[in-house]
Amino acid sequence: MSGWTGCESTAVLPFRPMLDPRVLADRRDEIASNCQRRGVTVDVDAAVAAHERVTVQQTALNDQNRARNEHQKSGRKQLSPEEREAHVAEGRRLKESVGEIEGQLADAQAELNRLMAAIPNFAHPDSPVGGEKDFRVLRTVGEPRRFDFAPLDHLAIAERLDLVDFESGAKVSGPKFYYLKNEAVLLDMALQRYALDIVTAEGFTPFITPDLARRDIVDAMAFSPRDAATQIYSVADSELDLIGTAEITLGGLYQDEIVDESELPIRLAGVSHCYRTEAGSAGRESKGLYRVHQFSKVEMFVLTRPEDSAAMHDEILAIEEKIFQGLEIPYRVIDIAIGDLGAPAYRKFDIEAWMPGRGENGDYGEVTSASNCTDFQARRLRARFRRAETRKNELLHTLNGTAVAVTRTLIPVLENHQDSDGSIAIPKALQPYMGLERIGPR
RNA sequence: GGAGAGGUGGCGGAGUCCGGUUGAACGUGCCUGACUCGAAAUCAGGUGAAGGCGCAAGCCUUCCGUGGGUUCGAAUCCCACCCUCUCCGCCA
Repeated sequence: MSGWTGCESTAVLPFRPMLDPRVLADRRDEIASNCQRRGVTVDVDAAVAAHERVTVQQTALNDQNRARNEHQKSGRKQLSPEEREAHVAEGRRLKESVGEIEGQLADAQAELNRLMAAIPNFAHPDSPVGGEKDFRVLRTVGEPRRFDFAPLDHLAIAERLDLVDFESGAKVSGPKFYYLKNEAVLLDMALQRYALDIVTAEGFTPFITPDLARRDIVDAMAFSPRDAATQIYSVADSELDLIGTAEITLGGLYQDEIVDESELPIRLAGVSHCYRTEAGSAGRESKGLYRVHQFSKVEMFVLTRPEDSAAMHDEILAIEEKIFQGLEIPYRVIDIAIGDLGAPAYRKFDIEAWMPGRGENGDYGEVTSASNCTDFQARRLRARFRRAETRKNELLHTLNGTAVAVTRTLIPVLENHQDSDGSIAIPKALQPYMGLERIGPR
């Protein structure tokens, strides 16, 4: 069903760098050390050199075009046959010369494009240095519950209450697919409605977005590298990908748009299905609902002025915490280390919920993620705003955060609220959406 | 899926048959100034984006759905593609 669709055309790509090429030379050392700390190998000097070549060719092309325009203007008046002939010959010469420079410019741009595509965003100075295990715990909220019986993990709970069918998921669609059944269906929808009501109250405009998006939009959002380790399913014989998150389709809304400063910040909430190949994660927490190929999610996406994005990042995180507090689930907030940031993220905070069935004696597991991507995605999207004071257009900052990722959230809900008789107490905040106070026992 | 119409600046809308002083008439919206105690109305001027050079003022280039082609020169001619709208059919 997935598979590449032969889109590796060699035509000149749209020039959409992730960083402003004009800062390449100025911040050369900073970029190089940032790449190094992120564990990305990039030839910054080659990129600087390529940018210089682009500039030189661009200037040459401008000059040549001007000469050509002047020549054309002079050809508008009446000319004798001999004059006309000479004029046409000179025009031909100029035309050839322009074509030659255009070719060189295209080559230089392709080279610059190629080199810049590998350069990730800058990182926040406070982000911990290191990799996946080097996160910093910002705070821990709520006490993990002490059970007076042996708690089950969500797999056992789901089986006992007949809530999830993994075997049929594997039979019909493959490993890491699943069917939700019975009250799990209600729980899925209740979680979405619950999260949606909270974010709507916080000023987010709700959307149900397409689940597929054009490849160029997916690339602009830089959701994952488009290589062998891609997280993205592509639809054969089309230019479409299945989205990994509504962040992609919500961001795409603003491609090539210039919004008025007075409209900012723009808060969007997208409900969508999310599809992930989970390439390279075989055997990693592969049991149950933690890592699956498809799930439903309510995602927050915000566009701000550059000076407002840091505060907005905190705001998004606070909403995520509010959602988990309402679900009565203990959690901790972590500041992701630089080496574990995706290419577009400048800084990332995750909420890890307490999952009693995880590991030997329970453990925290990621349930949400909030990223400030600064102008990285906006530059590729060409998403800008007009600043009232200067009347100039500037790149927006984009942020995204999980309101609720259903399957990941189902785990702590089931595991934390189980009782000794095998039933599940529905958190008060969720009851109005469920129409139930309890699942089971049975 | 069949038939037709069309894609031009913030918006509306000329120009395309007969290629050249058209970055683009005209209207409208918006900004500035004049008038006014203010406002409206009226008058005058201004008002797109991207990129290059420059300390700056500024100068220059590119862009009329997208990509090619013809030509000394294309919004205007040719080819392909994309999208939108209307009608018919089909369908959750």
